[in-house]
Amino acid sequence: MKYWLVKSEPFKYGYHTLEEEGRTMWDGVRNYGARNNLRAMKENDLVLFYHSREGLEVVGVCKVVKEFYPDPTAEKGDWSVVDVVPVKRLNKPVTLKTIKATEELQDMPIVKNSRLSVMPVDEHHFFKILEMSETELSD
DNA sequence: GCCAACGTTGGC
DNA sequence: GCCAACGTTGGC
Repeated sequence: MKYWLVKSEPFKYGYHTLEEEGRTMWDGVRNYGARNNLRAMKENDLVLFYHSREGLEVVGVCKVVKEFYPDPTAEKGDWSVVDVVPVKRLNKPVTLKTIKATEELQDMPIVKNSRLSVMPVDEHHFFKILEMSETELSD
C-alpha cells in the first residue's frame, strides 16, 4: 500500500465535485513526473486531495479503484489516468502553511516543488496529516 | 497580478 | 546534446 497526493484547482474540480460524482477519472496530467507517479499507483492506494490556487489545503482522502490506463482526453502523447473514489473529507483541512510550519513534513515534495501535481507521500507523513486533520479513516 | 521555479522546445 | 527562450503552474 502506497500513499499519494494529488492537486486540483477547486474551481475546476474540487473535492466536493468528486463527492458529488462518486468516482472520477483523474485525467489531464501532462507532466512526465506526475504521469509516472500516476502509473505507480495501485488499486486501494490512498490519496490526499489538495486544493491548489484557492484554498491551498489538503481537504480530503480518496482511493485508487482502477490502475492506470490511457488518457482518452490526450490528443497525442503517452499519457495516463487512474480512477479514484472519495473516501473521507477531512474534519479540519490541513493548509500548506501548516505543512510548511511542521518540522517533520519538510520532506514532502509539495513543500519544495510546488509544481508537481501528483506526488508520493511517505506513510508517516500521510498519517501525520490525518492526525493533524483530526480525521480517522477506520469507519 | 506578479514572478519564481520548473518543464519543454528548438536552434545550433 | 547543450542551453537560451519560452510557456505553465501555483504560491504569494
